Amino acid sequence: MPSPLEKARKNPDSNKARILTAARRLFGEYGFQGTTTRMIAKAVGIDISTLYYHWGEKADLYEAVIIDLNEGIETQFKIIERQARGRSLADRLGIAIDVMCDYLHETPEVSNLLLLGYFSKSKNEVSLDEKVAGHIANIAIAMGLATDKQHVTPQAKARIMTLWNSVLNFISGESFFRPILGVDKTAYLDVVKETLKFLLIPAFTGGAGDGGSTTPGNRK
Amino acid sequence: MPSPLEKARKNPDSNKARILTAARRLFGEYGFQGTTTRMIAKAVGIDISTLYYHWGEKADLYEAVIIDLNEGIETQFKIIERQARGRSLADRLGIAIDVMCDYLHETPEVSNLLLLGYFSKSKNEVSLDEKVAGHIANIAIAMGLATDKQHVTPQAKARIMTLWNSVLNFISGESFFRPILGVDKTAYLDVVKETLKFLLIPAFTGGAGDGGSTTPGNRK
DNA sequence: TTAATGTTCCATCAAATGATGGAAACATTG
DNA sequence: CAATGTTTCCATCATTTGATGGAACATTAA
Repeated sequence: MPSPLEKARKNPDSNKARILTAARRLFGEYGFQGTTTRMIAKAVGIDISTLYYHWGEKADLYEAVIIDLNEGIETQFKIIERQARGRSLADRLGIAIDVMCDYLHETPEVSNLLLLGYFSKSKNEVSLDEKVAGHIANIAIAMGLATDKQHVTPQAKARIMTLWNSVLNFISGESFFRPILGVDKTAYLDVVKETLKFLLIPAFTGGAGDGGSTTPGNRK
Repeated sequence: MPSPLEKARKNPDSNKARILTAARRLFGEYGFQGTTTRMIAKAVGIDISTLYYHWGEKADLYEAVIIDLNEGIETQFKIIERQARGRSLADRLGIAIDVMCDYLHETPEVSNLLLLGYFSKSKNEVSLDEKVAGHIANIAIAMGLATDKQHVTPQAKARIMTLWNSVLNFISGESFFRPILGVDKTAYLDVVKETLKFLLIPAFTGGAGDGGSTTPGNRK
């Protein structure tokens, strides 16, 4: 039997699906507390009562958003794994950085929601922990830092976390960081990718890395 | 003439100062929207009206918290600058990581508040941007990546941001990340410091770094 | 003491917010 | 068409939340 989420995705024009999309964007922008059910209903153009009819209470809708979001991330990891297989460590890291940056840059609410989940202690009980732990372990294996998902050292996990969080930070905080960097919108993603590669690849590969010259981009 | 903030700090037992302290902790924990004035008043043990008498509206209190917090950070940067002067780049980075990790670990609400300021678009107008831009430039200079505060390249800024954000992430997300790493509370800070040094020092120094063996800590 | 000033709390308000019941509109099926 | 199930909206509730006025109390200066 299809879950309510799958049903909603099957028909993206249905009100139920449009509520989920709007909720995702607004929760990502203003957080759980900062988003009201009325804001979501207004964004969709429906009565607030319709929202409650479809998704029940606010926390349930939020949970649906988180689950939906995690499935999207897992899809990206599968892409990374497929593309990275058989390549050198430096290449694998580069691929991981490129794919994740591009994906998250297209769907910025994903980064926001993840970071809010990490740092803001809300009272609701949406399980994000196990999922993230799995993601971290997946990257560690894809990067060749571990072979068994059950036996990844804290050091390897922490290193992957740093990479993962850095991507989230830059994507999610673009409106905050980009003016500080003083680059335009198109150059930002390039600077971010270049920076991550410059910082992280030497450490993992033990060499001097590419010196940040692989993605010249269009900085001013 | 002393600012209201200075007055409050002079007498830490006054209700005005105790409100500021509680507000700092609660805003850091639940964010601006997630914290109610009643929560703060209850934490201090006073009537909500007393809070409004001292600090005016909620946004004003929040602003006072942010200003107070930024001054604390600036103090830490002065400490780093003093300790780092004349040392090698690897040493300077190590000192910066150690000092910031220790400071932020003692005052975790600082990291939370900064990150929430970066990522959550609230409607209030508390100026965090210029301050952060200044912090970034300060570290860049202290690390020898730039000599003039006005002329720091986007690349240098981005690299410092990655370091700065990584520290904030690990400190602020401890309750989330530590279970994933599977280390105890005392080992966590060591793993974090070690990871940051392992990842970042090789890139900046162009060498292989210390291999993560400077702070053995007490991992299990 | 008296007046002025500063501080605290009680009672209360208006608006916002999460949530629901019920009627109407719509669609589907026999 | 009639019956049935689904979806939508209007009206409304109870609570929470930011904020204020006024009385009481404390402190200080004249």
